Amino acid sequence: MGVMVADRAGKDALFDGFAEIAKALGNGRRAELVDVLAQGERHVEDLAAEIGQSIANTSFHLRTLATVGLVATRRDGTRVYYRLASAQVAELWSVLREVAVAHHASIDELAAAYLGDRDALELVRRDELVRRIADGDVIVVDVRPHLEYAAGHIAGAVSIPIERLARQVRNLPADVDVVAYCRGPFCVFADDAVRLLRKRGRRARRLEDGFPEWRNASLPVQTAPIPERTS
Amino acid sequence: MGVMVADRAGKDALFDGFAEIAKALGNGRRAELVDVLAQGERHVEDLAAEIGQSIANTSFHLRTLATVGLVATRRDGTRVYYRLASAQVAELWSVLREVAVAHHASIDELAAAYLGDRDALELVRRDELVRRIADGDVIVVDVRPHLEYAAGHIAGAVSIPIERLARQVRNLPADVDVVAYCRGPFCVFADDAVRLLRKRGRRARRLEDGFPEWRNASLPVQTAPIPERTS
DNA sequence: CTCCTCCTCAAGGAACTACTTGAATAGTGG
DNA sequence: CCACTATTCAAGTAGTTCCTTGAGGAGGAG
Repeated sequence: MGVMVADRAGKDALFDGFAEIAKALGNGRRAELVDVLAQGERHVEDLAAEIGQSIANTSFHLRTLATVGLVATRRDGTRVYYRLASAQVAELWSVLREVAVAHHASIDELAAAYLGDRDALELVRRDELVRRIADGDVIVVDVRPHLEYAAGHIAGAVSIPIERLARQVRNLPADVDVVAYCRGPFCVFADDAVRLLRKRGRRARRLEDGFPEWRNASLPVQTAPIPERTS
Repeated sequence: MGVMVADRAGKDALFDGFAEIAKALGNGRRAELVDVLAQGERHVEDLAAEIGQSIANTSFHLRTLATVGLVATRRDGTRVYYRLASAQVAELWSVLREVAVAHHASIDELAAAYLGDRDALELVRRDELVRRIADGDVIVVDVRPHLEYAAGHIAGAVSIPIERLARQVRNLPADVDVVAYCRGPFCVFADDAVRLLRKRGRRARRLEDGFPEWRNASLPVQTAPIPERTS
């Protein structure tokens, strides 16, 4: 110890350790897994379907994430449920995406190709939505799969999974603004919802990001399941 | 567009794009480069020496970082200077380290092996240091290489690069607390400084992290070079 | 212009990564 | 205890990454 020649091997090993975390996120399929897990815990089979990979491969990717501590597991009966190790991991994922949007030239094109033209979708910022919920002049619709809604959602939101939205539009009051949200800024569900609602003549916009960002900002959430609006 | 089957290829491509950013940080040498560049811009030869790699290899790693937009360049005469693309990148690096510390089991050992026993080093938190600087009852010492100090430092800090500290201890007033800082929470300079100062009977502690975190927290910095304390 | 310095690019080999298929394991429910 | 289900492990292959060496630019000084 003390003031001496730099300990190259030790420094390299430490930074290799940091790099392992980045490497774990350095695969598109694992990134998708983290994105889904930010909504709440899921079992392997379910996750495999979500990312469109084989179960064995998905299990392998989950192990990679678990080895560096980004995810944790819990067994329930025959199933193994994976979850993010902490909200900090969701925060890391969020910052990573922001940097990608700000600096990585090709993200714009890729996002445009996947999400379609977003110019018409007018984003609602979190603070604006907080205010409008307080004023009570807006309906907040969670268009994620119902299980994700049940695991946690924006306080006061109703659950209408995107695939049921077309059938349930008529149950929404016609003269109130609708704000749709889903998993995050790069999730298509809310985009699709806004387009559909507008086609039906409703005033609809989407939240700028999704539930994980809302929760990480310490804004009010509900975790007790609320009965889904049925027709 | 609209409510239809998920566009798997498009989604995969987008998330591969995000993963590229992580992949760029997913190498220990590139992580070291980002850590150094968070202090300010540097030219290639200098960076190669800093990370202990060949110039060609360093140039290659820098190109990798530049391709995904994490770093930017500027030419001055025959030299090419690299810098982080923005403060957001330093923020990403910082969050990544925090997650590593919180969740990656082996970081503790690696950090202990590299940094030595830190228990005795009593950390000073940023907010405490802000208060004590305002009270004027502390000397803040920047122990990084002088060029990094010149590129930006905590407002009011004096520059005593670690390799000169032993010779300059006598010039520090004896009855005032000293707080040392350097590049970040995993930089050895400040640790070494505190150990040295204590051996000489001074009251010394280290700042919890380093200059990049101070600047990113929007705390007061100086960028105009201040004459170095000489003996 | 010519030389020099600093940096980047290209080729090549060792080591690693991603995904597939098929076998093994752990825990449950009867 | 047996059969079953969900998950993990193992082996194999195609593709990628890291680092080295040496050649090829770009810009400035003389």
